Amino acid sequence: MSQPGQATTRGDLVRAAVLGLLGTRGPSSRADIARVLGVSPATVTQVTKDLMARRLVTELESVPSQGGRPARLLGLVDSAGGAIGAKVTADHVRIVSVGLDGTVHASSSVDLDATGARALDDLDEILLEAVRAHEGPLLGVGVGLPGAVDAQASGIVDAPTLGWQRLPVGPRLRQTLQVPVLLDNDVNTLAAAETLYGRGREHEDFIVVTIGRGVGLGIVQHGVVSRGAHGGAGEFGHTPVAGDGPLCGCGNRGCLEGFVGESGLLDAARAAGVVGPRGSLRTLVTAAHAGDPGALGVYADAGALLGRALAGAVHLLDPEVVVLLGEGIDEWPFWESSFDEAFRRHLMPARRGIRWIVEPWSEDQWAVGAASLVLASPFDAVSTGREGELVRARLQISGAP
Amino acid sequence: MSQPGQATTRGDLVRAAVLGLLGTRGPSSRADIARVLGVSPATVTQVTKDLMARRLVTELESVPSQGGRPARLLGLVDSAGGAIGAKVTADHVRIVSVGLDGTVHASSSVDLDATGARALDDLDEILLEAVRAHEGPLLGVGVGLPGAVDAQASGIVDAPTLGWQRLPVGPRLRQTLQVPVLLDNDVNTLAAAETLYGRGREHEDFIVVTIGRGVGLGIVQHGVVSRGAHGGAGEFGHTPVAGDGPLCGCGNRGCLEGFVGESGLLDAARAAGVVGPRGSLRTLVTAAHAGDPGALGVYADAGALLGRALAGAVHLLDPEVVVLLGEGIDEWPFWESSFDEAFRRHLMPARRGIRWIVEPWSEDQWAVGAASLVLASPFDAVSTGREGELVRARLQISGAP
DNA sequence: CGTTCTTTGTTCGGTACTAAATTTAGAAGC
DNA sequence: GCTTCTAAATTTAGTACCGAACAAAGAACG
Repeated sequence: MSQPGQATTRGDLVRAAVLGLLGTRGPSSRADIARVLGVSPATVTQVTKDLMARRLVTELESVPSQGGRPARLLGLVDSAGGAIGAKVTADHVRIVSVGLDGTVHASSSVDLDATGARALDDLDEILLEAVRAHEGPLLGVGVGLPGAVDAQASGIVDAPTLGWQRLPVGPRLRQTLQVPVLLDNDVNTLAAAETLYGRGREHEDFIVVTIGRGVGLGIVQHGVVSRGAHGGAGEFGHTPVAGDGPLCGCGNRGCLEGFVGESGLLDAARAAGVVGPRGSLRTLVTAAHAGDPGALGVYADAGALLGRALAGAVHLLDPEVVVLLGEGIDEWPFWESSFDEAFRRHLMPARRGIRWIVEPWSEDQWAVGAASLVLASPFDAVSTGREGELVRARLQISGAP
Repeated sequence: MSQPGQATTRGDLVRAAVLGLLGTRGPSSRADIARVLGVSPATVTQVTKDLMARRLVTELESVPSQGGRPARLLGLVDSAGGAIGAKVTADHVRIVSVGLDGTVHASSSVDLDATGARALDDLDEILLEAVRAHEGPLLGVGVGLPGAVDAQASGIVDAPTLGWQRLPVGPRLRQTLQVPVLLDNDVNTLAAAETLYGRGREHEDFIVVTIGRGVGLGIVQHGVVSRGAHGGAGEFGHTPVAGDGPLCGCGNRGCLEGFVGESGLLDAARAAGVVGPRGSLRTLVTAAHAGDPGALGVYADAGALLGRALAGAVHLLDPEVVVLLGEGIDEWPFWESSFDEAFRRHLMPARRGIRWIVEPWSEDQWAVGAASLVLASPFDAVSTGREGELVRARLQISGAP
């Protein structure tokens, strides 16, 4: 049962939301803020008055106006805070330090044997170092992981590929770092980033599909990342697409990932003779670029399979758009035509008009996504829970009452 | 962007929620109400005091207690309101009149050619008659339809099987009936009913799967029915499960529904020689009951296919449980073993423990589901919008300030 | 049989919001 | 160059909620 509109969950939601909005959306007028946040103009006046008194916000120039009193833009005084984002993979951690507006101030990568026994200790240490190195006010740390996280504000992690089972990553990190720590599945962090800085600014309901080592999917409904009962939603890669097939990491056969994930592509390339028995994915990529028909066929088959499976996901979830991302997206031109053909063909007529969008990919994106867990918390009191409160509290330090 | 906790959306959410809770959950103590609704005990005291002054609620007996002050139960004075639920199919409308506690007071079925040109006029008339026949205070009318509804509080309907395209059913009905009208896809209404009276009382995240003419799926996340961008979420029946297959109603081939929906079963039965070229589904059912291996094989194949596809849905949505329902559920024993085998086999290990539950089916259930859109509106200020406000306002009529 | 414990329910002061009316400030019409 | 229109911001009075401290009412224990 949902909770009715409560007055105070401690920490003043609107105040934090205004700061978060000014950070992520840039300077805005009071009236804009009221509209976007869905609060009354009166409240915005009150809150901004207070924030200006505390020197967290200033009034900028007026904008022209189109037939009424000109709007006066408000902006953050300076970087009122930053966040650290970390993406954990099997062999390293990628760390970025970002400002409220999502700009990356620092970026690094540290080796980590995430499958080892000391993995959690090492991660602890690495992140502690990052927190120490961070300059300026730190709102919190966001962590993206290749597994299921019970809740962002908790952080008990199941990650079969790392051999992690109910590992209390969140509690451990909080204890060491002494700042708010939010965790989520890596694909969900990309979805969170997308709601803040990407398609979420135009769409309330969409899905994010990642192509890379595996295939992932993040669900955004009503502007909020949908995580399922145990944080395990979006396991698109293990959609059964065939009764049989290559053995998947999950132990089953016939998973989508077994055909269109990195290893699936490689298997297909070997079977087609495009790549030798010890060849790597790079060989396949260069062959495709060279126009090798076998290589192109591998991608075409994968694209068709992905398109068919994705049609099923679209039927289930009814998103407005599909956003495609991930390390593997550079090779998208090879997937595209067969994907689109299969996708459309298997969609019901009413959905056939749905758009898919390929977003450019950069190395840092996973980690930026993780950081956006922190930066999104002013807007998401539900899933960020107590840690979100702490982040919001940190947004408002400095300045007298 | 979500709205932070607002104070008043007109209509006093908690007051309506308390009444709704006492209706659906039965007599409860103030402390219980506070816990279930997630509001403070102080608020419950205030609100119930007011409701008792208005003679909408009375104090009942005290209950024993287990080690503290005994709880004093509160109950509705009498049926503070009822709702009408209607399920529209291609050839008839099923209508029920239910009390706040979900008990069916009246039930009827009226012929309707929903595919005809006068369909909306006829529906209008039929429901107006039902509203007139309703005794006691009427909170509103809920309508379940075999198609996509843009929003419960709006009601623009796309229903390809009825030939309806962007038909303004909601606006029309509101104009004629002059009571709040909420509409949704029929499977979603079942999911709504389940959150109120069924599994939703124990689980926050689950999915509802219907088996009958087609195959439907309703998604409940965080206690709320998830509808997608255009109200079209849950089109599980059109999941592509094969590259080719029988032509589906949606115009594609290879849809799940084409294999496990009524017509799919019939096709398979004909192909297996269990049923003659002009035979009906009933023949298949009786053959299965008689132990005919061919008939059992038809169901076994369907079960395996459903299990595989449902594993994919579970991977995507991560529900706590799966609830199985629908007209076709009577034959479930024939599906069961092959379904469960395929379902488990295609689930990733972490999900393999998920339970599925078959619920008994009755003729009225669709219509009761529709009515529960109205009865759930005290708990769901978001998706019921303005119509929900009207329902809540109607819950509180009578009695001076 | 008093003391302590546990849970229920109330009182009270405070706060974060709202709606409605008002003021402010420019664009547009004539 | 006055009015009229439109949209932004503020003021004002009010309200729906919360937290914390407290009172009530029985169970459990010596």
